[in-house]
Amino acid sequence: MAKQKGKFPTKEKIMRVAAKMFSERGYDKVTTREIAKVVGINSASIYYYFPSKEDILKSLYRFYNEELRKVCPDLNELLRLAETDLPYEVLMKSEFHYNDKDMREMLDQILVTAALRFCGDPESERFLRENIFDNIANILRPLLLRLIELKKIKSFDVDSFIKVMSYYCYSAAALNNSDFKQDIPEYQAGMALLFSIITPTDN
Amino acid sequence: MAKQKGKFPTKEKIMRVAAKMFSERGYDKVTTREIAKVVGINSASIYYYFPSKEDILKSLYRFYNEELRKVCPDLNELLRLAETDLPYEVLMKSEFHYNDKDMREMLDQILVTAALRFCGDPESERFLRENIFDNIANILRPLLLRLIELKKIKSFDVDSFIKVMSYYCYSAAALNNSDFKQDIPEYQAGMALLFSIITPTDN
DNA sequence: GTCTATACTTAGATAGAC
DNA sequence: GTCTATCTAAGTATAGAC
Repeated sequence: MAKQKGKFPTKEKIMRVAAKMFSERGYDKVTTREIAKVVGINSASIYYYFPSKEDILKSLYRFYNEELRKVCPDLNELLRLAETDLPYEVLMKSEFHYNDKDMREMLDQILVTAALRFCGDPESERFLRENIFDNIANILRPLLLRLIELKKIKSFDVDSFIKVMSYYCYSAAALNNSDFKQDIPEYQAGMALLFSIITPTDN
Repeated sequence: MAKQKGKFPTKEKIMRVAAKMFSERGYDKVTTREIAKVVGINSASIYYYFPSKEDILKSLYRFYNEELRKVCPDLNELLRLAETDLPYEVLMKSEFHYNDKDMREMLDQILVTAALRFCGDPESERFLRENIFDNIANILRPLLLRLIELKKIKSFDVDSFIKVMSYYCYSAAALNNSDFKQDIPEYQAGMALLFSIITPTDN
């Protein structure tokens, strides 16, 4: 606790700075020297906290997983609500909600980092699959199938829907720091269009 | 013409091998030495044909643009067809069609390469914007707006549709060589679902 | 816990012979 | 047009002082 400038202990500072820089320019193009410079320490000091650069990335992925678990909606609860509530209301509740804006920003950066890196890096590929593709499918798929079963919504190609939805979320993450940067209202409009595919039955 | 083994002159061989390797592992992770090895020449020989590694990539982008121009559908023709033909038939004709399978494969690889690289590389970003995002928007947007104007299809959020469609195409390219690899029927099912958002009017 | 100094490796690129 | 040999720069990582 001796020499901490700013809010965070050095290890956490390194992780925060790395997440930001990785998401902006990609893991490969960020050097350990640069991270150290922004943190305000010597580049060698990074290796006191992390055995390797790769390990900074892995730590970020672990951190993301731990935080995400805290805000993941409960599928069984959603399936219960499907019986009584309006379809759209249940679907709204199937999304992930973060309270802390600062935390959300960092988690988004980690997601972007993985999206920029997935090719050829099994670790990043696994991370992305678990945190975008599987997460969406594991919640949305049973929920939509149940809503169809209950005849609350009309039957449609659920698997293609999940795929298109996942790809949309993935792109939004991957393109977030590029020329194609989108603000949230535009993103929401695309989501709304996709959800308009789901049509309630008339009863 | 002296020492050519195989079908292609050395310069074209280099481009073909580079396109394949770049699309599989990303531009940065492929070395000029590896390209040379696969082509069957010494790594220094690459620099007889290209002033730099970066220039191989630029040449691939130029090549893609030239080839794409040849198969780009004519917007005015499509707008004329919109007056008389069924909406779906016109929309089907708005897609790009390649005859040569070999060529299509190479062009896809170039697109994937750009999708893997866009972050932080203005050249790749511009290429992607021109060849996925703008191409889709420039054809599909006026066509859809015209079909709505003609009351052949119901009005809907065309811009969000273009965005979701573009993102879907982009993801399909970017994820093509990963664990998320999809075969064409799955991709087409997603496209069909998206096009189902467009509903013809009843008259 | 942070520093200075430096080792090690990889990859893009060049010079010049053949 | 292709080769051998080599230069140079950059980036990860380590040793050891303070």
